[in-house]
Amino acid sequence: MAGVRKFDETAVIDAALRLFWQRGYGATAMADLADATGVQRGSLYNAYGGKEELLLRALDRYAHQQGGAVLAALSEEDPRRAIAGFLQTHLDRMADPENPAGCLMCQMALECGGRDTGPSERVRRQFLRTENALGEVLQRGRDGGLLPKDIDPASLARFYLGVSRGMAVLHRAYGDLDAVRDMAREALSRLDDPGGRAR
Amino acid sequence: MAGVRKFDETAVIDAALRLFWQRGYGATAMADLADATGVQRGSLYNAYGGKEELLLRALDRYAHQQGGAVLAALSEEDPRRAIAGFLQTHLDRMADPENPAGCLMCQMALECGGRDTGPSERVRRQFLRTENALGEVLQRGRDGGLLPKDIDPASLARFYLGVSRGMAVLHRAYGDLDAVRDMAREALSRLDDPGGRAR
DNA sequence: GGTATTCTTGACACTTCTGTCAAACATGAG
DNA sequence: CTCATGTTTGACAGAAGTGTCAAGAATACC
Repeated sequence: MAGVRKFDETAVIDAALRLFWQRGYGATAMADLADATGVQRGSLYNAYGGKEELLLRALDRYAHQQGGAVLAALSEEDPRRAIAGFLQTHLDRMADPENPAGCLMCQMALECGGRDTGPSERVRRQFLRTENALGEVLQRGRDGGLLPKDIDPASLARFYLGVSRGMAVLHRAYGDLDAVRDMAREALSRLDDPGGRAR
Repeated sequence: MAGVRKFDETAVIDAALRLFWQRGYGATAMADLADATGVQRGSLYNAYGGKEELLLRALDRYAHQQGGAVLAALSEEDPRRAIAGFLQTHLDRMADPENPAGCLMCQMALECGGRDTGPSERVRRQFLRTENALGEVLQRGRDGGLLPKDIDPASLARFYLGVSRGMAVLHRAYGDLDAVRDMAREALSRLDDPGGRAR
Protein backbone atom coordinates (compact mmCIF):
# COMPACT_ATOMS: atom_id res chain seq x y z
CA MET A 1 0.00 0.00 0.00
CA ALA A 2 1.44 3.33 -1.00
CA GLY A 3 0.18 6.83 -1.58
CA VAL A 4 -1.14 7.64 1.84
CA ARG A 5 -4.17 9.79 2.42
CA LYS A 6 -3.09 13.22 3.53
CA PHE A 7 -6.24 14.73 4.91
CA ASP A 8 -7.91 13.96 8.20
CA GLU A 9 -10.83 11.71 7.38
CA THR A 10 -12.49 12.38 10.70
CA ALA A 11 -12.40 16.10 10.07
CA VAL A 12 -13.95 15.63 6.66
CA ILE A 13 -16.81 13.52 7.96
CA ASP A 14 -17.33 15.97 10.77
CA ALA A 15 -17.49 18.84 8.34
CA ALA A 16 -19.93 16.91 6.18
CA LEU A 17 -22.04 16.13 9.22
CA ARG A 18 -22.14 19.76 10.21
CA LEU A 19 -22.88 21.10 6.74
CA PHE A 20 -25.62 18.58 6.00
CA TRP A 21 -27.11 19.31 9.38
CA GLN A 22 -26.97 23.05 8.95
CA ARG A 23 -28.01 23.47 5.33
CA GLY A 24 -29.54 20.16 4.39
CA TYR A 25 -28.27 17.51 2.02
CA GLY A 26 -29.43 18.98 -1.27
CA ALA A 27 -28.23 22.46 -0.43
CA THR A 28 -24.71 21.28 0.32
CA ALA A 29 -22.39 20.92 -2.66
CA MET A 30 -19.17 19.00 -2.88
CA ALA A 31 -17.45 22.34 -3.35
CA ASP A 32 -18.77 23.43 0.06
CA LEU A 33 -17.23 20.35 1.60
CA ALA A 34 -13.97 21.10 -0.18
CA ASP A 35 -14.03 24.69 1.04
CA ALA A 36 -14.84 23.71 4.59
CA THR A 37 -12.10 21.13 4.83
CA GLY A 38 -9.43 22.46 2.52
CA VAL A 39 -9.47 19.12 0.73
CA GLN A 40 -9.72 19.24 -3.05
CA ARG A 41 -12.94 18.13 -4.63
CA GLY A 42 -11.11 15.51 -6.63
CA SER A 43 -9.72 13.97 -3.47
CA LEU A 44 -13.19 13.72 -1.99
CA TYR A 45 -14.50 12.00 -5.08
CA ASN A 46 -11.52 9.70 -5.04
CA ALA A 47 -11.96 8.82 -1.39
CA TYR A 48 -15.74 8.59 -1.13
CA GLY A 49 -17.11 8.41 -4.62
CA GLY A 50 -19.70 11.07 -4.10
CA LYS A 51 -22.00 12.96 -1.84
CA GLU A 52 -24.25 10.12 -0.80
CA GLU A 53 -21.41 8.11 0.65
CA LEU A 54 -20.37 11.14 2.66
CA LEU A 55 -23.89 11.45 3.98
CA LEU A 56 -23.93 7.81 4.96
CA ARG A 57 -20.69 8.21 6.85
CA ALA A 58 -21.93 11.38 8.49
CA LEU A 59 -25.10 9.59 9.55
CA ASP A 60 -23.10 6.72 10.98
CA ARG A 61 -20.87 9.10 12.84
CA TYR A 62 -23.83 11.04 14.16
CA ALA A 63 -25.58 7.86 15.23
CA HIS A 64 -22.45 6.74 16.97
CA GLN A 65 -21.98 10.02 18.82
CA GLN A 66 -25.59 10.52 19.80
CA GLY A 67 -26.23 6.84 20.25
CA GLY A 68 -23.58 6.66 22.92
CA ALA A 69 -25.30 9.26 25.05
CA VAL A 70 -28.69 7.73 24.40
CA LEU A 71 -27.65 4.26 25.37
CA ALA A 72 -25.94 5.58 28.47
CA ALA A 73 -29.12 7.33 29.51
CA LEU A 74 -31.24 4.27 28.83
CA SER A 75 -28.99 2.02 30.87
CA GLU A 76 -30.25 3.73 34.00
CA GLU A 77 -32.17 1.17 36.03
CA ASP A 78 -35.16 3.25 36.98
CA PRO A 79 -37.26 3.37 33.83
CA ARG A 80 -38.64 6.85 34.45
CA ARG A 81 -35.19 8.22 34.97
CA ALA A 82 -34.02 6.33 31.90
CA ILE A 83 -36.69 7.91 29.73
CA ALA A 84 -36.07 11.29 31.31
CA GLY A 85 -32.40 10.87 30.53
CA PHE A 86 -33.22 9.90 26.98
CA LEU A 87 -35.16 13.11 26.46
CA GLN A 88 -32.50 15.09 28.30
CA THR A 89 -29.91 13.77 25.88
CA HIS A 90 -31.75 15.48 23.08
CA LEU A 91 -32.24 18.64 25.11
CA ASP A 92 -28.55 18.75 25.83
CA ARG A 93 -27.64 18.42 22.20
CA MET A 94 -30.03 21.19 21.24
CA ALA A 95 -28.82 23.40 24.07
CA ASP A 96 -25.26 23.17 22.80
CA PRO A 97 -24.67 26.34 20.80
CA GLU A 98 -22.01 24.53 18.81
CA ASN A 99 -24.65 22.41 17.17
CA PRO A 100 -26.98 23.47 14.39
CA ALA A 101 -30.65 23.47 15.37
CA GLY A 102 -32.69 20.31 15.17
CA CYS A 103 -31.36 16.84 14.50
CA LEU A 104 -29.45 15.56 11.52
CA MET A 105 -31.16 12.18 11.57
CA CYS A 106 -34.53 13.85 11.62
CA GLN A 107 -33.75 16.18 8.78
CA MET A 108 -32.43 13.43 6.60
CA ALA A 109 -35.49 11.36 7.45
CA LEU A 110 -37.61 14.04 5.86
CA GLU A 111 -35.34 15.15 3.06
CA CYS A 112 -34.48 11.64 1.88
CA GLY A 113 -37.64 9.96 3.12
CA GLY A 114 -39.56 10.14 -0.12
CA ARG A 115 -37.36 7.72 -2.01
CA ASP A 116 -36.01 4.49 -0.57
CA THR A 117 -32.40 5.42 -0.99
CA GLY A 118 -29.45 4.41 1.13
CA PRO A 119 -29.70 7.32 3.53
CA SER A 120 -33.36 6.80 4.27
CA GLU A 121 -32.68 3.13 4.95
CA ARG A 122 -29.91 4.13 7.32
CA VAL A 123 -32.18 6.54 9.13
CA ARG A 124 -34.92 3.96 9.43
CA ARG A 125 -32.50 1.47 10.94
CA GLN A 126 -31.34 4.03 13.45
CA PHE A 127 -34.90 4.89 14.40
CA LEU A 128 -35.66 1.22 14.89
CA ARG A 129 -32.61 0.77 17.03
CA THR A 130 -33.72 3.59 19.29
CA GLU A 131 -37.24 2.29 19.34
CA ASN A 132 -36.04 -1.10 20.43
CA ALA A 133 -33.80 0.28 23.14
CA LEU A 134 -36.71 2.31 24.48
CA GLY A 135 -38.96 -0.71 24.28
CA GLU A 136 -36.60 -2.79 26.35
CA VAL A 137 -36.43 -0.19 29.07
CA LEU A 138 -40.19 0.05 29.22
CA GLN A 139 -40.67 -3.70 29.11
CA ARG A 140 -38.20 -4.15 31.92
CA GLY A 141 -39.92 -1.43 33.91
CA ARG A 142 -43.29 -3.02 33.46
CA ASP A 143 -42.09 -6.51 34.25
CA GLY A 144 -40.26 -5.25 37.31
CA GLY A 145 -43.34 -3.51 38.60
CA LEU A 146 -41.82 -0.06 38.31
CA LEU A 147 -44.26 0.93 35.61
CA PRO A 148 -47.98 0.21 35.35
CA LYS A 149 -48.81 -3.25 34.07
CA ASP A 150 -51.23 -1.89 31.52
CA ILE A 151 -48.70 -0.03 29.42
CA ASP A 152 -47.77 -1.26 25.98
CA PRO A 153 -43.97 -1.06 25.87
CA ALA A 154 -43.69 -1.22 22.09
CA SER A 155 -46.29 1.45 21.60
CA LEU A 156 -44.81 3.70 24.27
CA ALA A 157 -41.39 3.23 22.75
CA ARG A 158 -42.66 4.59 19.47
CA PHE A 159 -44.26 7.40 21.36
CA TYR A 160 -41.02 8.48 22.96
CA LEU A 161 -39.13 8.07 19.74
CA GLY A 162 -41.68 10.30 18.06
CA VAL A 163 -41.53 12.79 20.90
CA SER A 164 -37.80 13.14 20.47
CA ARG A 165 -38.41 13.73 16.76
CA GLY A 166 -41.07 16.30 17.43
CA MET A 167 -38.75 18.08 19.81
CA ALA A 168 -36.18 18.39 17.05
CA VAL A 169 -38.73 19.85 14.67
CA LEU A 170 -39.89 22.40 17.21
CA HIS A 171 -36.33 23.33 17.97
CA ARG A 172 -35.50 23.99 14.36
CA ALA A 173 -38.73 25.82 13.68
CA TYR A 174 -38.71 28.02 16.76
CA GLY A 175 -35.01 28.35 17.26
CA ASP A 176 -35.26 28.14 21.02
CA LEU A 177 -35.75 25.48 23.64
CA ASP A 178 -38.89 26.67 25.40
CA ALA A 179 -41.34 24.55 23.47
CA VAL A 180 -38.88 21.68 23.43
CA ARG A 181 -38.60 21.66 27.19
CA ASP A 182 -42.35 21.83 27.58
CA MET A 183 -42.79 18.94 25.24
CA ALA A 184 -40.27 16.80 27.06
CA ARG A 185 -41.88 17.50 30.41
CA GLU A 186 -45.36 16.69 29.22
CA ALA A 187 -44.21 13.55 27.49
CA LEU A 188 -42.44 12.36 30.57
CA SER A 189 -45.55 12.81 32.66
CA ARG A 190 -47.15 10.13 30.52
CA LEU A 191 -45.36 7.77 32.88
CA ASP A 192 -46.54 9.51 36.01
CA ASP A 193 -48.45 7.45 38.45
CA PRO A 194 -50.38 9.85 40.66
CA GLY A 195 -52.87 7.32 42.00
CA GLY A 196 -50.38 4.53 42.46
CA ARG A 197 -51.65 2.91 39.30
CA ALA A 198 -48.69 0.59 39.01
CA ARG A 199 -49.97 -2.85 39.91
CA MET B 1 -56.38 45.23 -18.08
CA ALA B 2 -55.37 43.05 -20.96
CA GLY B 3 -53.16 40.08 -21.50
CA VAL B 4 -55.00 37.54 -19.40
CA ARG B 5 -53.27 34.72 -17.60
CA LYS B 6 -53.95 31.48 -19.42
CA PHE B 7 -52.93 28.85 -16.93
CA ASP B 8 -54.81 27.70 -13.87
CA GLU B 9 -53.06 29.33 -10.96
CA THR B 10 -54.62 26.94 -8.50
CA ALA B 11 -53.30 23.98 -10.44
CA VAL B 12 -49.82 25.47 -10.45
CA ILE B 13 -49.78 26.07 -6.70
CA ASP B 14 -51.15 22.59 -6.15
CA ALA B 15 -48.43 21.09 -8.28
CA ALA B 16 -45.81 23.11 -6.43
CA LEU B 17 -47.25 21.99 -3.12
CA ARG B 18 -47.11 18.39 -4.17
CA LEU B 19 -43.63 18.50 -5.63
CA PHE B 20 -42.12 20.36 -2.70
CA TRP B 21 -43.82 17.92 -0.37
CA GLN B 22 -42.66 14.87 -2.28
CA ARG B 23 -39.08 15.81 -3.17
CA GLY B 24 -38.31 18.74 -0.94
CA TYR B 25 -37.73 22.36 -1.83
CA GLY B 26 -34.13 22.19 -2.92
CA ALA B 27 -34.62 19.10 -5.02
CA THR B 28 -37.45 20.65 -7.00
CA ALA B 29 -36.44 22.79 -9.96
CA MET B 30 -38.54 25.31 -11.79
CA ALA B 31 -38.35 23.00 -14.79
CA ASP B 32 -40.06 20.31 -12.74
CA LEU B 33 -42.86 22.70 -12.00
CA ALA B 34 -43.09 23.57 -15.67
CA ASP B 35 -43.17 19.90 -16.64
CA ALA B 36 -45.79 19.05 -14.06
CA THR B 37 -48.10 21.86 -15.04
CA GLY B 38 -47.44 22.33 -18.73
CA VAL B 39 -46.76 26.00 -18.04
CA GLN B 40 -43.57 27.42 -19.50
CA ARG B 41 -40.79 28.29 -17.14
CA GLY B 42 -40.81 31.86 -18.33
CA SER B 43 -44.45 32.23 -17.44
CA LEU B 44 -43.80 30.99 -13.95
CA TYR B 45 -41.00 33.48 -13.48
CA ASN B 46 -43.22 36.20 -14.87
CA ALA B 47 -46.10 35.31 -12.59
CA TYR B 48 -44.28 34.50 -9.36
CA GLY B 49 -40.77 35.80 -9.67
CA GLY B 50 -39.12 32.65 -8.51
CA LYS B 51 -39.21 29.47 -6.51
CA GLU B 52 -39.46 30.97 -3.07
CA GLU B 53 -42.67 32.79 -3.84
CA LEU B 54 -44.13 29.53 -5.11
CA LEU B 55 -43.16 27.85 -1.88
CA LEU B 56 -44.78 30.61 0.13
CA ARG B 57 -48.00 30.22 -1.82
CA ALA B 58 -47.86 26.46 -1.49
CA LEU B 59 -47.38 26.80 2.25
CA ASP B 60 -50.31 29.17 2.50
CA ARG B 61 -52.47 26.84 0.50
CA TYR B 62 -51.41 23.87 2.58
CA ALA B 63 -52.05 25.78 5.79
CA HIS B 64 -55.46 26.75 4.53
CA GLN B 65 -56.40 23.22 3.53
CA GLN B 66 -55.07 21.49 6.60
CA GLY B 67 -55.95 24.35 8.90
CA GLY B 68 -59.57 23.99 7.98
CA ALA B 69 -59.72 20.40 9.13
CA VAL B 70 -57.69 21.17 12.22
CA LEU B 71 -59.88 24.05 13.30
CA ALA B 72 -62.97 21.97 12.67
CA ALA B 73 -61.62 19.24 14.90
CA LEU B 74 -60.64 21.68 17.61
CA SER B 75 -64.05 23.30 17.64
CA GLU B 76 -65.45 20.16 19.25
CA GLU B 77 -66.63 21.05 22.73
CA ASP B 78 -65.22 18.12 24.62
CA PRO B 79 -61.51 18.86 24.92
CA ARG B 80 -60.42 15.24 24.80
CA ARG B 81 -62.41 14.66 21.66
CA ALA B 82 -61.06 17.89 20.25
CA ILE B 83 -57.47 16.81 20.78
CA ALA B 84 -58.27 13.35 19.51
CA GLY B 85 -59.78 14.93 16.43
CA PHE B 86 -56.71 17.10 15.99
CA LEU B 87 -54.47 14.06 15.95
CA GLN B 88 -56.93 12.19 13.76
CA THR B 89 -56.75 14.99 11.22
CA HIS B 90 -53.08 14.26 10.78
CA LEU B 91 -53.68 10.54 10.68
CA ASP B 92 -56.28 11.02 7.99
CA ARG B 93 -53.95 13.09 5.87
CA MET B 94 -51.21 10.50 6.18
CA ALA B 95 -53.60 7.67 5.47
CA ASP B 96 -54.62 9.25 2.18
CA PRO B 97 -52.59 7.49 -0.50
CA GLU B 98 -52.91 10.57 -2.68
CA ASN B 99 -50.64 12.49 -0.35
CA PRO B 100 -46.89 12.18 -0.13
CA ALA B 101 -45.64 10.88 3.20
CA GLY B 102 -45.08 13.23 6.09
CA CYS B 103 -46.13 16.84 6.24
CA LEU B 104 -45.12 19.71 3.99
CA MET B 105 -45.02 22.21 6.82
CA CYS B 106 -42.79 19.92 8.83
CA GLN B 107 -40.40 19.30 5.99
CA MET B 108 -40.04 22.95 5.19
CA ALA B 109 -39.54 23.67 8.88
CA LEU B 110 -36.45 21.50 8.74
CA GLU B 111 -35.21 22.28 5.26
CA CYS B 112 -35.59 26.04 5.59
CA GLY B 113 -35.24 26.21 9.35
CA GLY B 114 -31.54 26.98 9.46
CA ARG B 115 -31.83 30.43 7.93
CA ASP B 116 -34.48 32.94 8.86
CA THR B 117 -35.94 33.18 5.39
CA GLY B 118 -39.48 33.88 4.37
CA PRO B 119 -40.57 30.24 4.33
CA SER B 120 -39.27 29.49 7.80
CA GLU B 121 -41.06 32.57 9.11
CA ARG B 122 -44.24 31.34 7.47
CA VAL B 123 -43.85 27.93 9.03
CA ARG B 124 -43.22 29.39 12.43
CA ARG B 125 -46.35 31.50 12.24
CA GLN B 126 -48.38 28.47 11.27
CA PHE B 127 -46.95 26.45 14.14
CA LEU B 128 -47.80 29.26 16.53
CA ARG B 129 -51.32 29.46 15.20
CA THR B 130 -51.82 25.77 15.83
CA GLU B 131 -50.21 26.03 19.22
CA ASN B 132 -52.59 28.81 20.18
CA ALA B 133 -55.65 26.97 18.96
CA LEU B 134 -54.62 23.94 20.97
CA GLY B 135 -53.94 26.11 23.98
CA GLU B 136 -57.39 27.60 23.87
CA VAL B 137 -59.04 24.21 23.77
CA LEU B 138 -57.02 23.03 26.73
CA GLN B 139 -57.57 26.22 28.67
CA ARG B 140 -61.29 26.00 28.09
CA GLY B 141 -61.26 22.37 29.14
CA ARG B 142 -59.41 23.15 32.31
CA ASP B 143 -61.54 26.13 33.20
CA GLY B 144 -64.70 24.15 32.48
CA GLY B 145 -63.62 21.34 34.74
CA LEU B 146 -63.40 18.82 31.93
CA LEU B 147 -59.65 18.55 32.33
CA PRO B 148 -57.56 18.39 35.47
CA LYS B 149 -56.93 21.76 37.09
CA ASP B 150 -53.22 21.09 37.35
CA ILE B 151 -52.49 20.97 33.64
CA ASP B 152 -50.56 23.75 31.96
CA PRO B 153 -52.52 24.52 28.79
CA ALA B 154 -49.71 26.36 27.03
CA SER B 155 -47.22 23.61 27.76
CA LEU B 156 -49.62 20.87 26.74
CA ALA B 157 -50.43 22.76 23.56
CA ARG B 158 -46.79 22.68 22.60
CA PHE B 159 -46.72 19.02 23.48
CA TYR B 160 -49.54 18.18 21.12
CA LEU B 161 -48.12 20.38 18.42
CA GLY B 162 -44.84 18.54 18.78
CA VAL B 163 -46.58 15.19 18.79
CA SER B 164 -48.23 15.96 15.48
CA ARG B 165 -44.78 16.89 14.15
CA GLY B 166 -43.23 13.73 15.45
CA MET B 167 -45.98 11.72 13.84
CA ALA B 168 -45.12 13.25 10.49
CA VAL B 169 -41.46 12.39 10.89
CA LEU B 170 -42.23 8.80 11.80
CA HIS B 171 -44.59 8.51 8.88
CA ARG B 172 -42.01 9.70 6.41
CA ALA B 173 -39.24 7.62 7.91
CA TYR B 174 -41.18 4.39 8.27
CA GLY B 175 -43.56 4.77 5.37
CA ASP B 176 -46.46 3.28 7.26
CA LEU B 177 -48.92 4.35 9.91
CA ASP B 178 -48.29 1.81 12.65
CA ALA B 179 -45.91 3.89 14.69
CA VAL B 180 -47.92 7.01 13.95
CA ARG B 181 -51.08 5.47 15.33
CA ASP B 182 -49.26 4.26 18.41
CA MET B 183 -47.86 7.66 19.00
CA ALA B 184 -51.23 9.36 18.69
CA ARG B 185 -52.83 6.92 21.09
CA GLU B 186 -50.15 7.30 23.72
CA ALA B 187 -50.16 11.07 23.40
CA LEU B 188 -53.89 11.19 23.81
CA SER B 189 -53.73 9.16 26.97
CA ARG B 190 -51.79 12.04 28.52
CA LEU B 191 -55.24 13.50 29.07
CA ASP B 192 -56.66 10.35 30.59
CA ASP B 193 -58.11 10.64 34.01
CA PRO B 194 -58.22 7.14 35.46
CA GLY B 195 -58.58 8.17 39.08
CA GLY B 196 -60.97 11.02 38.43
CA ARG B 197 -58.14 13.44 38.85
CA ALA B 198 -60.09 16.32 37.37
CA ARG B 199 -60.93 18.56 40.28
C1' DG C 1 17.19 2.44 -4.31
C1' DG C 2 13.74 1.08 -7.42
C1' DT C 3 9.01 0.24 -8.21
C1' DA C 4 4.32 -0.21 -7.95
C1' DT C 5 0.49 1.62 -5.82
C1' DT C 6 -2.24 5.11 -4.19
C1' DC C 7 -3.31 9.84 -3.40
C1' DT C 8 -3.46 14.78 -4.97
C1' DT C 9 -4.13 18.42 -8.01
C1' DG C 10 -6.05 21.23 -11.47
C1' DA C 11 -8.42 21.15 -15.48
C1' DC C 12 -11.99 19.63 -18.51
C1' DA C 13 -16.48 18.33 -20.35
C1' DC C 14 -21.06 17.88 -19.29
C1' DT C 15 -25.41 18.63 -17.10
C1' DT C 16 -28.66 21.22 -14.63
C1' DC C 17 -30.65 25.26 -12.99
C1' DT C 18 -31.47 30.13 -12.81
C1' DG C 19 -32.87 34.44 -14.37
C1' DT C 20 -33.75 37.57 -18.20
C1' DC C 21 -35.44 39.31 -22.47
C1' DA C 22 -37.30 40.52 -27.00
C1' DA C 23 -40.67 39.31 -29.98
C1' DA C 24 -45.07 37.44 -30.76
C1' DC C 25 -49.58 37.02 -28.99
C1' DA C 26 -54.09 37.84 -26.79
C1' DT C 27 -57.60 40.61 -24.97
C1' DG C 28 -60.19 44.21 -22.19
C1' DA C 29 -61.04 49.08 -22.51
C1' DG C 30 -62.18 52.99 -25.03
C1' DC D 1 -61.43 48.78 -34.65
C1' DT D 2 -57.48 50.27 -32.27
C1' DC D 3 -54.52 50.46 -28.65
C1' DA D 4 -52.38 49.68 -24.43
C1' DT D 5 -51.27 46.30 -21.34
C1' DG D 6 -49.98 42.12 -19.63
C1' DT D 7 -48.90 37.17 -21.01
C1' DT D 8 -46.62 33.51 -23.47
C1' DT D 9 -42.85 31.60 -25.81
C1' DG D 10 -38.36 30.16 -26.95
C1' DA D 11 -33.89 31.32 -26.71
C1' DC D 12 -29.87 32.96 -24.49
C1' DA D 13 -26.18 33.77 -21.17
C1' DG D 14 -24.23 32.59 -17.17
C1' DA D 15 -23.76 30.40 -12.72
C1' DA D 16 -23.28 26.27 -10.16
C1' DG D 17 -22.72 21.43 -9.58
C1' DT D 18 -21.18 16.80 -11.01
C1' DG D 19 -18.12 13.42 -12.30
C1' DT D 20 -13.77 12.15 -14.64
C1' DC D 21 -9.06 12.04 -15.81
C1' DA D 22 -4.12 12.51 -16.85
C1' DA D 23 -0.08 14.07 -14.86
C1' DG D 24 2.52 14.72 -10.85
C1' DA D 25 3.71 13.58 -6.04
C1' DA D 26 4.39 10.70 -2.17
C1' DT D 27 5.45 6.45 0.10
C1' DA D 28 5.17 1.52 1.62
C1' DC D 29 7.12 -2.58 0.06
C1' DC D 30 10.59 -5.46 -1.94
